[in-house]
Amino acid sequence: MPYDPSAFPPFAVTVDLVVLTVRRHALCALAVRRGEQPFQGRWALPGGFVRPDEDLAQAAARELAEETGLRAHDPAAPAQDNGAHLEQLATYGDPKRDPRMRVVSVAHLALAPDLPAPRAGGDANIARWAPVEELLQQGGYSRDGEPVAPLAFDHAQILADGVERARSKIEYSSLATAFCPPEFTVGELRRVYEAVWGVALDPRNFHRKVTGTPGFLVPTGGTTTRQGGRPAQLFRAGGATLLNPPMLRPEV
Amino acid sequence: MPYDPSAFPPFAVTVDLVVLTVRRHALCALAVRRGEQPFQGRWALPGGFVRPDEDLAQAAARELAEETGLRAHDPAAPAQDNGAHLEQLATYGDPKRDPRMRVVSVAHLALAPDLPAPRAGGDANIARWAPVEELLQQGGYSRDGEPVAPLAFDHAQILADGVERARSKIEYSSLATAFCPPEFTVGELRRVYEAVWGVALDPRNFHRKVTGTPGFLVPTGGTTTRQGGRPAQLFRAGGATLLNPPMLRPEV
DNA sequence: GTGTTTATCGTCAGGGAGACGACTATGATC
DNA sequence: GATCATAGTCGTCTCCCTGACGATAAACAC
Repeated sequence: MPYDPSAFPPFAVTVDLVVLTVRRHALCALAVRRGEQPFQGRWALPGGFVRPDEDLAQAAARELAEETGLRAHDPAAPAQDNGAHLEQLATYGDPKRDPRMRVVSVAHLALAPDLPAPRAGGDANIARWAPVEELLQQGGYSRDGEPVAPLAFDHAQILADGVERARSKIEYSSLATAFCPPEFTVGELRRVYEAVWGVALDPRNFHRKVTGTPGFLVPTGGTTTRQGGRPAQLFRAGGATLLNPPMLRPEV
Repeated sequence: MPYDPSAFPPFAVTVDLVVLTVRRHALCALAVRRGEQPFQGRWALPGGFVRPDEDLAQAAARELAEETGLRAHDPAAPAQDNGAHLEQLATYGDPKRDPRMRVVSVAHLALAPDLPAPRAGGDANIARWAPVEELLQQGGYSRDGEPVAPLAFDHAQILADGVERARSKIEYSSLATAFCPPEFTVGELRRVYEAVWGVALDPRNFHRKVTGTPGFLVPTGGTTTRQGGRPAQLFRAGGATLLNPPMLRPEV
């Protein structure tokens, strides 16, 4: 084996972010327009190099803050502090994924409540929320009739993996509350599930399930009519993070 | 922000392997003894540097072959080809996780049927299968009464994450069959679940569940008495990879 | 007031899981 | 060879959860 294990090839290590939110009943992801080669002018996921003294989670939290202003939710902190949920997704290291050099990207998944338009911060000049459906369709046309170019690098794969992670994880965890503001109604939570899964759920059975699961929802006492109709109770996310038995995703 | 994004700090990138198997009713992991500093003489997970022209999955498969002789199971190939299941687990990049230099390790999880004693190949002079329970206890004593040193680097964390992944994944997938030989009985599969979860399962309910799930098990027509008792039907793993509804892990 | 929208409570039938009884087919032991 | 221990396999019963869906409640728009 003519390989010297004492030497090691240098890699660049980056973090890329799949930042998901629910806007107008659609699952949306944060996309930035690339200002330089390669893939100049194409949409990409936000991300950047990991700094020499930084942990991977720190780098991801820093990028998230630069792009959205969101603080990352500390996994050690028990209660919702209005920060976004942030977790490692997967790592992508195909030797040809970046034509310039050997880059290994540690993708992270962030879930955030509906936010105002993203602020243009850091190196990214243009950023926007785009429906994932639109970002993932290859070479089609968007709802506005504009031609859609696929995402830069292997970001379509990363985004697809992130969406799949979110879709499966809200089944058996209380993670869907990360898409909601600190106080929310059962109906708002249901619309999150419907947007993420792309299905319609029965409001009565959903209500029974989430209110009947101990520790999932905590009533705050308040009510709201911001969705119209009869006033709905407001809840906060409870301490339970695992849903057992899970919420069942309807077939097909 | 006094940081130049056009420069990038070089990292070493490695793959580490959590190779799990079931031996004598216990969940075991492959451990190698370190021959050099740091952590000389301590047990560690097998692993090594990613080569310049290698994908991460390729590097993991190469390391797995070097340590165990196992071919990795190609995720694209439909049928069991007696290769081990191999999947990416998570990436660990704390700046201080290796005292020598900045190393980012992409951990992979491999599941293998019970194998003969590991062959000493590649750089690792000594390798062994050790019960994960023993590898994970901090500074205690093994069943033989010998003092146990914790695993090198952050490998205890990686191993714990890999075990947790395996424990949760056999709930909703047919992955437990990766611990079995190509043909196996329902009882052998049940003992896999019992070893991985560390619980006792009702043989009758387990039999009903796995034989009643379409596509999970395919009878081969043969029988065996290698476990003693009444001859048992032999099965191969069916095409179904997702178990719906999942196998329920008993509480506590 | 009437209609519309959303929230919430109830009812009912069907399926799956846990608990466990019963029977079967081997090898081991006396 | 009779008996026993061991494993495998089939059934039954009850409970709980789910999906389907009726009914009522409380707001707003006209």
